Amino acid sequence: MPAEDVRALGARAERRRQILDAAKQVFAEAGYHGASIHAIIERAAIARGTFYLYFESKEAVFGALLDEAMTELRHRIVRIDTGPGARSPKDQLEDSLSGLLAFVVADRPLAAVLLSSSSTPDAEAAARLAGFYAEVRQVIALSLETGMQIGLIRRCHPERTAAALLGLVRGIVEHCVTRPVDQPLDQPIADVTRELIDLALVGVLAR
Amino acid sequence: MPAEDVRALGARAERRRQILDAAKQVFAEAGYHGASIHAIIERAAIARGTFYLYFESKEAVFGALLDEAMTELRHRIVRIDTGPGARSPKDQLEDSLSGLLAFVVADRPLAAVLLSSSSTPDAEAAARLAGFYAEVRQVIALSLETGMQIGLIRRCHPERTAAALLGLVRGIVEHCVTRPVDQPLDQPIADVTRELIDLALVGVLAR
Amino acid sequence: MPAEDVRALGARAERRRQILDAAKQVFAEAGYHGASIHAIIERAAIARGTFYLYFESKEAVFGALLDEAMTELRHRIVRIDTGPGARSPKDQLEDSLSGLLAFVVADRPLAAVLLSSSSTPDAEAAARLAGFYAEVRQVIALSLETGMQIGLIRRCHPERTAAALLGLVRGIVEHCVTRPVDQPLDQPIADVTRELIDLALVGVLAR
Amino acid sequence: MPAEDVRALGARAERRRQILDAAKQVFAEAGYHGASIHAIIERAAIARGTFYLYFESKEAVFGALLDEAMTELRHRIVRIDTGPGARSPKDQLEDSLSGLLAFVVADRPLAAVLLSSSSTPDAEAAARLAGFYAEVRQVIALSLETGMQIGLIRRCHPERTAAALLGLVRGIVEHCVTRPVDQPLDQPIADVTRELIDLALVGVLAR
DNA sequence: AATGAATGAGGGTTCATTCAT
DNA sequence: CATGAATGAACCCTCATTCAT
Repeated sequence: MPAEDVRALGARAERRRQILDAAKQVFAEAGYHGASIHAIIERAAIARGTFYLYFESKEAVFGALLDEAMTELRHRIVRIDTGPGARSPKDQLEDSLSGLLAFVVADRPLAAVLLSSSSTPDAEAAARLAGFYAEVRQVIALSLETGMQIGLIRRCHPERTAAALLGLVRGIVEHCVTRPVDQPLDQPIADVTRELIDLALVGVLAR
Repeated sequence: MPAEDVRALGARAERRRQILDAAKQVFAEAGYHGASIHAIIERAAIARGTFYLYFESKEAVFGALLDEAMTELRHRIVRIDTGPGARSPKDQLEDSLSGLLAFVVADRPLAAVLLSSSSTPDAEAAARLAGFYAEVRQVIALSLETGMQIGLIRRCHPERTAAALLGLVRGIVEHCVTRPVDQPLDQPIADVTRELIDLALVGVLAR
Repeated sequence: MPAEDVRALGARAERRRQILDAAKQVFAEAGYHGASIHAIIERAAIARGTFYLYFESKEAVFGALLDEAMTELRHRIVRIDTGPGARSPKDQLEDSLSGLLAFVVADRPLAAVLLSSSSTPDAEAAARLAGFYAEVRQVIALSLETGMQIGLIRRCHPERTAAALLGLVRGIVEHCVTRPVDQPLDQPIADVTRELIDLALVGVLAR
Repeated sequence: MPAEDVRALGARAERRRQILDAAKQVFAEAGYHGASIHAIIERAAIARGTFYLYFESKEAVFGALLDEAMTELRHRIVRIDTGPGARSPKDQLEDSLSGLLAFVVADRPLAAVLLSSSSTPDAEAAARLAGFYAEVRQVIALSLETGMQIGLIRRCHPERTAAALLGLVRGIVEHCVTRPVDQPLDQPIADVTRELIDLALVGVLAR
């Protein structure tokens, strides 16, 4: 009875989702340590035991949340195509980054979790998040090196510059996300992205 | 007996220092939640009760640490003098930022504490740190606006750009600070600063 | 439809058996408290709810297991026939005990469960096991009294001696049962029985 | 100030004693698994945290209890001196065993804990108790071998016989200890010991 | 001022049992 | 009958804080 299986699987997946969503909100509000299982199950409106039917531990939910987010983000990080006939690198970058920002900013709790990097949750989760950011920095650094080779990018310390650019993006995300709920972004995310890219590319100096 | 008072006060201040230093290290190593009073008093080589003679609570030490750091940082944030006869804004910025970076990077524990922003410690401390960063952003935003008025800075959303630039600096600091102890920075902090400023000012594009 | 009833009953009894066997192994391996319903249903390859269709509770299975074992043991405890023309009491004892030991030692899980007496499972089961041992002691004590009356047995405190003799048997059983699986008994159980009886009857002194 | 140290040590030791005593009673009544920290601290009339100031874990108290008992018991297990001019082995054995029995029987909770052997508490504690009994069996087995060599003891399987004799003693202890509180032993422990030894030495047969 | 033993609320986790399907 | 997801009481343990000395 495949129908039944599908339904059963669906039910399980649904519950899992429900818990993940509750956990994401709680982690976003209280941080990893501040988040209590009590708060999570309360928000998910389930019993204590039910939680452990779906996740091995508090750390496990956090990890699952991270994995999910990281998978989504990875899909949205597209390497720039510098081959002949490709669109301008800037345009490509703009598209890629725009989608990424839109995704992150649209999910405030997720953004909060992702920005909580240095909060040092229990070892493994921290390592996972750190690893993700290292990966991102790597991609950026590589792109910078490529850009330098083809004369597109100024000479710079690729890793340090990557760290700086990542920080820059995080700064923007934080700015977009940490504003009162009633005061939405005054500009479409595409504009924010364009500005962000301009800033990164040409700096703040006039002309 | 003023002499005695002074001595007593001195002794008291010394003890306080001793605890603050121990706490800074522990917070840096373990994060706010991971830091235990036990670890702090052990490193400070004092008794449990003594701790509470000098600080009301764990949150209070964290707050004190933050205040101290923020005071130091405020002193090093100098508004750019755009008056006639002043040195070039870039040079001024470079000096100011260079000192600031040197100060932060030299005190890893302090940097770790400052970067732990979103780790959401107990409400009040988080708010204080957030407030500090808001203040810094404010300074940057104001500078940007001034720069825009005098045509030095391109047109941009001042607050958002300030957020981005602050993130950029944090990214650099994080990069400088989170490297293995045995692998020191490969360049003097002044060079790092220059690069950082170049990046912020003229972006990554060649030419 | 009696046929159906019988079949149903048979099926039910079979399921019950299946659960009992699984439970016996788990109790033997992990002790009463260490045994989890999860382990039992896993070994029995049934669903959680099914377990409770056959047994009221964890304690109930344990009780059933005990009852079963005790019934078996009772059948093998034969009162010595001291009537005229009966075989020698020693020979009778040897036969009876030999069968009993063989039965217990052959079923390690059962032995483990029986020896777990003082593990104090939930009140009632403990009481039941204690009751069984009391019953056995009673039989032994009675035999001793009879033996004393007919001059076969030395004067002694019958109950205490019975307790001692029971302990002796348990010591042997434990010894036979708690050896590595790969190292089987080096002697047939009949020999062990004979030695045990010799020991009980004539003690350890030479001659 | 040694006096202070001594006093402090004394206070600490006293508390430890208090907890150990409470734990012993609880373990005796409820078994290892049935014993809850709650029950222990309730009986000791201390707070939860205090318990963990003196013992690392539930298993640790159990271990301490066992170690204490085993140390006491080891002191009372005296190897028989078979040298020339020594008292009769039987008399020596009687003295040794008498002291041992008196000690164990006088401390019912302790006896209960010691007899809970097979209750399989968490691995390590179980192993420790098992190890102790193995040690005792070893001593008995060795004595038997010695006795066999000097012709005092009948030919027998030393280890199995040791297991049987240990069981015998445990049977007696259990009998002495598991009687209603209001019905004390009807005979002095010395008499019980003598009978036990007689039984072990010459068996139950008349003559 | 300094101590450190004592406290107990609160944390994460387990597991025997129930019940809607 | 059979299922297994859901339950929640109970467990062991930690740690910020207090207070008698």
